[in-house]
Parts: sequence; C-alpha cells; structure tokens
Amino acid sequence: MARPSSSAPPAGSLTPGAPSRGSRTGRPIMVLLDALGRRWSLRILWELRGGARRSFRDLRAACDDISPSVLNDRLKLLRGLALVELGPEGYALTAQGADLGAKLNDLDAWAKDWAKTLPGD
Amino acid sequence: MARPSSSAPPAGSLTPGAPSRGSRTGRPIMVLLDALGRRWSLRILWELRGGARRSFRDLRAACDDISPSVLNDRLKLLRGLALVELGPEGYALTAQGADLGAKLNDLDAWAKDWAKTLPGD
DNA sequence: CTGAATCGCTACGTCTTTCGTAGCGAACCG
DNA sequence: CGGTTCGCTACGAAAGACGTAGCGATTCAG
Repeated sequence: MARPSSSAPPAGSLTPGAPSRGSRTGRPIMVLLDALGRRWSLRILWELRGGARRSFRDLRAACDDISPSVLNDRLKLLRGLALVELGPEGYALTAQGADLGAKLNDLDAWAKDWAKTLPGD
Repeated sequence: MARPSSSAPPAGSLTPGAPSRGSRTGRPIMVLLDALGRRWSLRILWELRGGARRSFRDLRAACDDISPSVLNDRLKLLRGLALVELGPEGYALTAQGADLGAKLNDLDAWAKDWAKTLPGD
C-alpha cells in the first residue's frame, strides 16, 4: 500500500499517463494532486503568478528561504509538467502554469472569506 | 531557514491569523497553501468532494491505503480548518470544504485539457 | 450473556523527504 | 585580474510519512 519504492517514479519526475505516488491510475488529476501536494509546489506557483520572471535566488527568497535542493527539485518537477519554464531572465509560469496561477488568485479571494468564518479569528 | 521549530505550530494544527510552516504572516492563503501542500490533504478533499459521508476506513481505502496515522493527522488538520467534519455517519466536507471540493472538480476538468498538451502523452 | 465484526484511532520502528549549510563552475563587470 | 552574481549540487541532520499491529468502544447475532 502506498509504496513509493516499487513502481512509481523516483520522486523527482511525474508524467500524466504514468502512475504517481499514491495512485496507480495516472489520471491527470492524480498526477496534479501529487505534484501540488508536495511541499512548496503551491507556494512556488503562488510566487510566480502574475507573470514576473524571477531568478532562482529571488524565488528562493520569496519562498521563505526554501532549501535550494528542494527548490530545484520542485522546479524540475514543475518544468517537467510544463507549468514552469526557465528563460534567459529567470523562471516564469508557462501559459498553462498561468492558468493555475489564476486559480490560486481565486483561492486567495476565497481564503479571505473563509478566514472570517473561523473560530480562531 | 524555513525553521518549523521556532515559532510555528507543531505540524499538526494550523490557524489563519497565526504563522504557519514557511510563512510568518499568517495570511489565510498561506495557511491554506501550507495545509493543502501537505501530503494527502488534496487527495482527501478530492475523495470527499461530492458530499458522501465516508468512514475513516473507507476513506483510507479510497486514498490508496494511506497510513492511518497520516490520515488521522490530516483529518485533524482539515477539521481544525473547518473544511472537514466528523458526523455520526462518517467524515464529510463542511460547507466551506465543499467550496474547495468544487474547485477541485474544476481542476479535474482543467487537468484533462492540460494532459493533452503535454509531450509525454 | 458471549463472540464476532466493525468503528475511529494510536504506538512505534523504519524509511523517505525535506532541511540547512557550504560551495562549485560559469558568466558578467570592473 | 578580483568581485559579484548566477543556477545548481553535495551531504549530514531533522522532520515527516509509512506500514503493521492492535486497543477500547460500539453494534449486532446467537
């Protein structure tokens, strides 16, 4: 059960159509949930939303000084999924990544309302 | 940096307004990105979308036999954030959790198109 | 009542992922 | 040349996730 070691990719790459951590089907949504469910993935997309290109080091600083090894892992992953690209002036979202970025903006709006209704606020 | 050990919650609870792993601001979106960025969080919401109540054990099976300790951790977390609730007939999304569930349905539709445009497919 | 089946959940040792620091080689600028 | 920035990697330590086993509570059958 949930055995990363036997038939799934080595925790660094991920492709729709192929099985991923925690799902043997390879359905796109599962691949996406896997990728976005890894630490820092969502945050990286968040920091890149808006279209500005950012250098590796800028991005690292923006993500609360994430470890460079993990940042690189995630960037590889997201680039492999065509959500992020590296151009001459740094990292940026692809067209598809920008779609997700827009969804994160929605999520931000939603989160503000959500926070108001919570007991701890 | 990114030091969970000094001022952030002990990796089991999370509240908007209070700092979370990887963000000292406590902005709702950051709390949400933190929670959803932990392994299995998105998957659990995914499996609960649609409104059916599911027992702990059913949910576990649906999530590719996730470890019960992690499942319980995530359920505590998501309950603390008022996204999931435990009723007499099992776990279900709250009204707010259902909002997120709907977003995941959107994401599913998006992912299908996305997968078509990828080289590895 | 006893026994079986199910429930939510916890303990705990192992293994994987993430972290944090340090620093490399390349490119650019003086 | 030296100085600065770049993307990125190595590697030991810490945190997190995993998998198995099983507990106490409830429910139902006999």
